[in-house]
Amino acid sequence: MTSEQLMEMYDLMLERFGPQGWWPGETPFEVAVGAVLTQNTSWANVEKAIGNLKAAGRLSAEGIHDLEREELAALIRPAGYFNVKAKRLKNLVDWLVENYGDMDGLEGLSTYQLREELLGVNGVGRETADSILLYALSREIFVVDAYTGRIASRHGLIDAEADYEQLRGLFESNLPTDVQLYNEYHALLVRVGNEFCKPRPKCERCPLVGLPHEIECQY
DNA sequence: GACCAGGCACATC
DNA sequence: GATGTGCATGGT
Repeated sequence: MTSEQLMEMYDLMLERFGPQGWWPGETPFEVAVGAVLTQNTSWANVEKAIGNLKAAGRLSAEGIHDLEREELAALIRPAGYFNVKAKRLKNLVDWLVENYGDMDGLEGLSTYQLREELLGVNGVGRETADSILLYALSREIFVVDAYTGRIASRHGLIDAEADYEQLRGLFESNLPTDVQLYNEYHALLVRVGNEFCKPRPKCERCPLVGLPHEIECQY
């Protein structure tokens, strides 16, 4: 049953909003950088930070590896939390450069091993690791975020207390294993969440008749 | 001014 | 294992 509900939800979102064209980034490395910078931060702010890195000619593994943490922090300032994110970004890039050279060097690793290694980097949690796996490396991992849990629980698909891995399991075990489906599904959840499924319930006037949000929302 | 945004680590119980 | 807190800019 859940499989049908998840696919119905997907079809409705796709019909209403169309393909979201994720991830907004030109290279796997840019996607990985964006994954760190967008932690608890709107994408508009991240774009400014990435623009700064590009303008400074630093949007590459070596480019960031060679930067001092303070210089990096100044460049990514618009993304917020710039001191912690400078550390986290350097942790990720240092791990990458010192062990694999560049994103290409990750090809040979299994998805499981890659996930474990990414989670071993201080500052890379589950969502960041999974975003890199799916959107930068095209691995079959469903990305979970705050919207995923909020939408899924408000629509009765899962308990409100479900943790990250339970949510990932809900989608991965009830959907066909398909990178492009995972890609579009998560992007659509973010789109719907951004516009309609806020932490505080303001759902009474949700204008989207026909979306899952309206079908099952329990607020 | 309040609230929110595509989290995460760390301290503490 | 669960809960609370700091981190910061920018849009609505």
